[in-house]
Amino acid sequence: MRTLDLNKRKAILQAGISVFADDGYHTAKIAKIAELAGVATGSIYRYYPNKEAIIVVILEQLWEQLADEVRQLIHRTDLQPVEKLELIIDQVFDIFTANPSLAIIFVNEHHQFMMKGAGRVKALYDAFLDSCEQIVREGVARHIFNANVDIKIFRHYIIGAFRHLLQQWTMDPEGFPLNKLRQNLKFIIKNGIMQHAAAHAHR
Amino acid sequence: MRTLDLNKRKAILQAGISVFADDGYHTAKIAKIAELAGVATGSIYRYYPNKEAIIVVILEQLWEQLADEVRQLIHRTDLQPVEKLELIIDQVFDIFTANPSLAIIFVNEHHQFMMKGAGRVKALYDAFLDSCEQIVREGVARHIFNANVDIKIFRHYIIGAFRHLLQQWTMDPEGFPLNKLRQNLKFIIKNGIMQHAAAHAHR
DNA sequence: ATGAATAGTGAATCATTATTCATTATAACA
DNA sequence: TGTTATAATGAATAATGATTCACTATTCAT
Repeated sequence: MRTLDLNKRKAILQAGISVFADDGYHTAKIAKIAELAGVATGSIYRYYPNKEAIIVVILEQLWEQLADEVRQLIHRTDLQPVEKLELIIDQVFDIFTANPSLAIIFVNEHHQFMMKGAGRVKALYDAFLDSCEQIVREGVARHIFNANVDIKIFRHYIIGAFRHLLQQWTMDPEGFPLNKLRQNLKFIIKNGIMQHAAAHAHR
Repeated sequence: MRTLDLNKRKAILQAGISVFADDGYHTAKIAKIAELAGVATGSIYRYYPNKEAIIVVILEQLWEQLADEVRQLIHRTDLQPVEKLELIIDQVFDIFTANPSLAIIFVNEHHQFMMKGAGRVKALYDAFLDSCEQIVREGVARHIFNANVDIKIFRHYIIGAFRHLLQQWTMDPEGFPLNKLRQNLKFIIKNGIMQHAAAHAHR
């Protein structure tokens, strides 16, 4: 009895990441993914039930990994909330720096599949955000973060800003070097949420 | 000699906004837009050369209007940069509050058509952003805004955060009431960019 | 070494929809 | 009021591309 080739499954996924990033989910062709993966068109369907399943697995893996990493940060007592926040930013930047195609897919396709409730995409994404939120909550409780900001709004604010900056980066990597983005993001976030004298002056 | 009916052209555009927002550009059907506009499928093509042209006009109108409004703000001397920034936020929120479908289209579709250089979408969008940037620049020059933040990055940061918050609102209008969003956005932006003592302490 | 059992194939199928076009209806003008 | 140019129509077309499936190749247990 033959068995399905795990490497081939991975090759298809990798090809999917590349093609979806280059062409966008809707215009991406299964035939192209198959070619890039070095398999026949029909073989794709041995490993994934359909086109959507491929991108869903891609997104699930992304958020699963990030959610895990952040979860490990939460309970560390050797780090301040600010440091934890910075580490999260670093981890996210690291993943996308290592795999720019993944960044493009996140920016362009993630939302629609989360919306339609495909697979565990939303659940894993929420787990990631919830963990981040918990860290912010800790900072507020300890009077390190400004309590005037609605946490639910703040978490989306950060993600949105991050997603858009990433989008700019994918469009113009020279003009928006990831490292500069990373530093600026940290700076803006901190000075937007840190407790400081002036914050009170401006209602 | 008969002439093309301007109202019909507008009805098609309005139907387009509604259908593109509900179904997304790719899955939106011309037949559905026609039905909603109260014309025959083929009639669409009397007014627009193809499907893409419809959404392009939608996006062009949006940015043209906003760019105009912001341009008028720039040179007003009776307003502080902070006030100008707040007015821009108000104007944008006003447009999207009045037309939620437009907000959804901006959030989900704008990027891809800007990317492919469709029509004047990118030019008008850039004009809008450039005007915003000019106001920020004024604030920095007058030492009201923090100079540590890269303006190019900041402008995308704001737009991204805004876009994402809007996305949350379209998904859950109760949980993210636009007015709360508006106030929080103003607060976070100001305390992230305003010149204040604590900002220097954090590198 | 043999033969199930399943992997792998890619051409053919099938469904989907944007667009066209032959035809009819109507508004504007003489 | 008749003529005509063009608007309006919607069924037919044409293109596209995901998915299927009849067939071949390969693996592995015996």
